[in-house]
This record gives sequence, C-alpha cells and structure tokens, in this order.
Amino acid sequence: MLIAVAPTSPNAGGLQRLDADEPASTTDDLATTIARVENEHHPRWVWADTGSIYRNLTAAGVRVQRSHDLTMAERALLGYSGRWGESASVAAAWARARGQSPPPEPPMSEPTQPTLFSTAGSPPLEAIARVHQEQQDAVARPHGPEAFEPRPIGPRQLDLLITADSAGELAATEMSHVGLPWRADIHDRLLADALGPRPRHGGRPAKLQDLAEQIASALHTPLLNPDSPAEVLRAFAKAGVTLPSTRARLLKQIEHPAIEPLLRYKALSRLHTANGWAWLASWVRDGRFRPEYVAAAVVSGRWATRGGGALQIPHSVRSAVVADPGWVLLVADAQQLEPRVLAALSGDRAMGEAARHGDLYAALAEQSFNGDRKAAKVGLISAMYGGASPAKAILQRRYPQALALLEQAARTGEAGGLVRSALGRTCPPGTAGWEGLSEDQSVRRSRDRGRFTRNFIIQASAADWAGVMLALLRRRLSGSKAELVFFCHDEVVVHAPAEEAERAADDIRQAAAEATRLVLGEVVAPLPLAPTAVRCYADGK
DNA sequence: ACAGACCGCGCC
DNA sequence: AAAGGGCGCGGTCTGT
Repeated sequence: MLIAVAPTSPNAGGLQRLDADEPASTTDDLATTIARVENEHHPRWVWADTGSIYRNLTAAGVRVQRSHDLTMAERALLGYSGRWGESASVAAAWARARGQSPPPEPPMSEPTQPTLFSTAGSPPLEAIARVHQEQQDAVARPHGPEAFEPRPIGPRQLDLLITADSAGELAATEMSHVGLPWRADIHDRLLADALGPRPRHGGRPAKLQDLAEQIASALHTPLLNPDSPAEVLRAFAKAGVTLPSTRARLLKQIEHPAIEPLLRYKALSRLHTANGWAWLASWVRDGRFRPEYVAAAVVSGRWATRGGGALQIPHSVRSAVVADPGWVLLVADAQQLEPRVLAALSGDRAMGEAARHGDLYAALAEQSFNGDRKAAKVGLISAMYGGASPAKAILQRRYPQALALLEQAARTGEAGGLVRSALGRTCPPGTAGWEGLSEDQSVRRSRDRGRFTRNFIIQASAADWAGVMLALLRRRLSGSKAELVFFCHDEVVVHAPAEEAERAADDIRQAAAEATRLVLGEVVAPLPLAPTAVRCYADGK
C-alpha cells in the first residue's frame, strides 16, 4: 500500500492512495490517522520531506516502517542524470513535471516549529502524486550521462538507494528523538580532572591558564596566546625556530622547552572548546545527547550532523556514554569496511582471500610488508584515497584487479567524467571553467579530481552498504525495546535491555549480511559487523 | 560589529 | 616513513 501525505495546517492534512483508485481524504489529526493506518497496513508513506512531518509524529509517539522521501529521491535521481545544479525540492520537481520553469528557491531551511507540522509552502497532494509517478518512471528507465560504474546500475539499484535514503531519514529523526545515553556527571568529573574546576564566568580553566603561562615563559613572550597560530609562529621565530605551521604533528619533531606544554595545551584546549562544559550544557539534556542527524547529506551519501559534532565524539569523552541500569550498549563497527568494499567491487580474489579470514591488513602485511601491519594499512589506504606511495607497486602486483578499478575511477575523473557508487549514487561534476588556468593549475585540478573520483567510488559504495544495513537493522529492531542510538559511517550503537542483547546482536549481524547481498551481491570476502555488548561506549573497542 | 576565510583538530 | 578522501566546529584573522 502506498499513501501520499500532504500536511495543510498544524497536524492536519490530506491523504491519498497512490496504488488504488480511491478518493483523497483529509484529517485534522494527522498523527492519530497515520498511527491507525500504519498499524493496520504498514503502507509506504510518500511525503515531500521527512524532517518536517516525521519529527512531529515521532514526538507524538508514532513510528512508521516504510517511507518514500520525495526530496531525497529527487536528489539521487537528479544526481544520476548529471543535473546537480537543479533544485531537488518537490515544488521544483512538480514544475519540471508540468514543463514549467521551477519556482525560485525558498530561503534556506526556515526553522520549524517543534510542535507544529511545517506547512509553509507544503506541496499539495496533487504534487506529491505527480512527482512520485515521475520518480517511479525515472527509476524504471534510468537515463543519465555516461559514467564509470563498477557495478551496472538499473532500476533495482536506484530503488534500493531511494528506499535506503528514505529509511535513513526515518532513522535519523528517531535517533535525534531518542538520543545517545550520556552521563553528564561522569563527563563533568572527567572535565574537572583534566582541566581543573569549571571556571565561574567563562575564561580559561586553571590548568589551561597554567600551561599558557609556561608556554609564554619558555618563549620569553609575555601574554602569548597559544590559540593564535600566528602569534605562536612569531614567538618561535624569535626564539630561532622557524616553523611552517603549528600543527601538533610538526611540533612533536621539534626540541624546545615550549613544545611539551604547548602540545598539552592544544589537547586540553580542544577538549575544553569542543566537548567541554559549554557543549555539555547545550547538547545533553535528561541524560541524552541529541544531535540532529541528516541522512545522506554528503555527496557520497554519508550522513552529517548539525550541531554537537556527533560524528566526531572524541575517544576521550566516550566514558560518559553509559547504558541505563539493566541495559547494554551494543557497539558494532564494520572492520576495514572500505578495503572490503573495494575487494567486493573489483572482485579481486587475492584481496578477498586476504580479507576472508579476519584482519585484511595483517594478511597483507604477512604477504608483502614483512609483517609490518601499519605499513600495509597505510599503503592500502593511501592507494585508495589517492596518493602515489612506494607501496603502490607492491599492491599493484598483489591485488591487480582492485588497483585497476581505482585507476579507472581516477582516470575517469581526471578526464572530467563521472563515476557512480554500487547503488548508482553519482559524483557531482567538476567545477567548470578550465579556460584561463595555467598549465600547472589545470594539471593540479585534474589530479585533485582524479583523487576525488577514486575515493568517491569507495566511500559512496561503503555509504550505500551502511545505509542499507541501517535500514534493515531499523526494521529488525522495530517491535523490540532495543533502539538505535548512534550511527557514524560504518558504526552503529544499539541501546537494549540486557535480556534482549543477544537477539539485537543477532539482528546487527544479519542486517550486515543482508546488506552485503543486496548492495554488492556475491562478494569475494564478507563485510562483517561484529557487535560487542558493553555498559560503556569507551569499552566498545 | 559582522561575515567569511583560514587554521587546526576531532572523527570515519 | 610518508599523507591521499570526506566532514563539523570553534578559534583567530581579515576585509568591509
């Protein structure tokens, strides 16, 4: 069953079957109506934008299983057709469907009233139905510019991509609502231990102030601000040490009495500014960290978050993420996801053999790097992400098919072409305007572009896999008490009652296996997702 | 005073 | 040993 939803006013709107000839209906209580129909039929809900509708449903305790987000779908389909410049809004899509020029873009995302359905400019049912039909047609007969596809893209792939992106938006909304368990008391204690007591009126905590004074004195520069790279560079120059930048990596190689306190200052200052008391006050409430997730926000299909830096939770504060009493956290990340995706896409048997029995980097190290796992890892990552490394020749001999795929992706990009992920997510075209560039500039731009497309194939296909896995896991967990509470590229955290932990762990493993089949088909090596049950996130790995 | 660029660093 | 992809964010610096 397929039902279009078009809100018209706070919690009111129209509904229309799209797969049966039935008259449209209206309701003045969308949440209740949707909840009732959901329980009876579990339809696929078709709406313009998940964020503006589902947030309110979730807040009202209503959840749905399946959806089709027209904006997400439009974005994927426009990308596939190489039409990145065009608006993916339903209004624009509707206008295109009627052969009209799209309306001017509304101002960037107006803040939505948390208790109301956002109805400003909501497209009518007619638009929902029409755009959905156009999208179904586009999926059934994909047409787009020539592009390098490691796997052939057809209706099945595009449909799966859209379904996963739509489910991703559902999951994103639910996860923002549920939140990640976060113990403010533990976090606060951790901060006080590291920084000294919380300063009363802002300002530097005691330990930072102390370090700042040590640095200033070691460089004979009173009042030196360690937060200012320019000041630090000048002070070192005065002391006879010329530095190209103040990166920690670089500083570690310098011998000078100011270095040690400066490095400690940098680390603690980072903790204070990025995940200190201010962060705690603005992002943690009622024992939960609630960032705003945005599914498939990055061109590669990776998720983003707005506010709170949820995808960069430093290891140093993960001890504050603790399961509720009687509950556990199931922490699962895909081991070496990207090289495994490369092995799968290229069908490289030797690489598959290395990955099949566990640690791919260790196996590669045994074969070609005298057991040096670190060197093997860096070599392979470097090959995937772009660089010319000494290890490349070794890898070329060892995994010829995998390296050939990477090379083809890079050559395509250098020549100005497009590449697509396993599910057909298409990279944006390069920036126009090669005229007027010097020879050097255009060579550099071409190389940059090659690195981007080389990485895109892998990163976007890995995001495809993770997105499908998350959608499947979400469905498997529905009906149990276990809940998704965190997702970060290739890692999930599920918060579950202890007695449901085994079952949820199994759901995680199954979701990964099924995602592998759906996204990559037969693979030369599995892409396992191994859950660990812990009380505290810091014990996850 | 404010906006946007740049820096540096956290995560994958 | 070295350094290539994608982000978000808070700080400083620069231009208006």
